[in-house]
Amino acid sequence: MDNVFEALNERGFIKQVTNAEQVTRLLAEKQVTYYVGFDPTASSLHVGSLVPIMAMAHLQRAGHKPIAIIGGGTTMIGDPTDKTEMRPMLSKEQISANGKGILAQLQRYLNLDNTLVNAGNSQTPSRVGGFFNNADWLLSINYIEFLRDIGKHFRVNEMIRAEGYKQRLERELGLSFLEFNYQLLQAYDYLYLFREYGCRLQLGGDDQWGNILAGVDLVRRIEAERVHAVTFPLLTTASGAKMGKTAGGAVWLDAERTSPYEFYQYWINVDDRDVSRFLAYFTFLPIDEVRRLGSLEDEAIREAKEVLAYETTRLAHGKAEADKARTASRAAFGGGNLDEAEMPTSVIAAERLNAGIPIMALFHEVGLANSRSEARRLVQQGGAYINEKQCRSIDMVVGTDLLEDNALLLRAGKKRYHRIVLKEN
RNA sequence: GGGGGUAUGCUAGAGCGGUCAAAUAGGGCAGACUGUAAAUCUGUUGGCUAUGCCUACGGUGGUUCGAAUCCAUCUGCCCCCA
Repeated sequence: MDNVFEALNERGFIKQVTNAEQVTRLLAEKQVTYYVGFDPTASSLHVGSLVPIMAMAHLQRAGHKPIAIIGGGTTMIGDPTDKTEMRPMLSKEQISANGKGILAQLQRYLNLDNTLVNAGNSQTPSRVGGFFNNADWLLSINYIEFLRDIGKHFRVNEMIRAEGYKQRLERELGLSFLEFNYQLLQAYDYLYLFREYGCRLQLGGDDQWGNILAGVDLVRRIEAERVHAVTFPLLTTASGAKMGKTAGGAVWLDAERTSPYEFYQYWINVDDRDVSRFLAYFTFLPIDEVRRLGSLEDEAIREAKEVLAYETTRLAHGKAEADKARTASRAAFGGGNLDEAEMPTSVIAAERLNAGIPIMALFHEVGLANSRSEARRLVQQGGAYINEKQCRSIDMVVGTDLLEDNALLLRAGKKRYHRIVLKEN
């Protein structure tokens, strides 16, 4: 097997490791079962989850066996290290529905079976991974047993020294007992997966370091076995923003929430300074190619961005969609003809247009403005276009006289398009 | 259980009883400049049938000609004591 750990490190995936040498050796010697936890609060993952996903994919390609966990059980508690957002309580049904959506997305990157897989031994050659909801084993836990078997291995002194808890204790926020237990449950996950599936490596965001280590310790104490932890650097964009957020909210992997074209555009529009890092993280291009593209400067960097956008879109949505998105993007910004098929389109009844629609209403209706007032501002400030002609009059009424090929092309600002076609009846 | 504090727009955070749709910063949007980048500059940023009207400053009820601003009460959060 290749030296995956080295490869991951070279691509920037590694922030902390329990023991780099041992992990390198472990991954070189035999097939390793490893796991990553995902948050089941939404039915789709967003680009922020792409770091762990790509890391998992690299490992699987190198012959190792992934397990993805959704934290249906742990979500019911709420991770105190993520104190910015209150997590909503989700029903079991909701969580498993979300799990299905997440699984479908993971399967684009990983070979995962949704039933498990070679229970209990990592010796089998199968590389097919597993996908579980930790609620399956956490919900049935008996409190007294848990305290006695698991709880006794945790020293409160140590726990409150951990950064995540420490901050909460020092700040005014306080920490509920419920949250204080989060770490135990996550540690128990690791123990469970070690016992059942021989899992020996857990990966996660760097904010999870403490929680993952708790699991490593627990396995050592109870099973007297050495298992490992690897964390990824927390990704922010060069401008300091959280990865994957745009004006419209998160960039989702689900094509329903974020169209392949928007997805593609997200990557095209990344900050110059992020390009080479992102190529290493989010594509499978050989590292030499990543370096070559990353070294491009000024205008030439657009080539690198195009590769980044194309590759990421291809991974998330497939080649056909990526091709379409690239064509559409080139057309929209390269001066060529716009590809109508790629644009958000709505249908409008012919008689409505005959009667005339106020421009503000039109922009609002198709979603290029969130309200009529916003549409009004857009027009007043010169950001509204119909068929590439700027419209600055808020009194303008759009009628059939503006039709071109029986359609209207609306544009808001530089990048947002919407096409309207007429429906005769 | 006792005492104290706080609650404002997307976020942070000002706000004398009238001139408050609410300072300021960040964010967002639009324009200029560009490379579909960054930085910079400018405008804008509750809604609407729009020189006016409606809805908003945790909930409810008061005082007042008039309340985001005062009082009561409820709720949430925080701090101190137990």
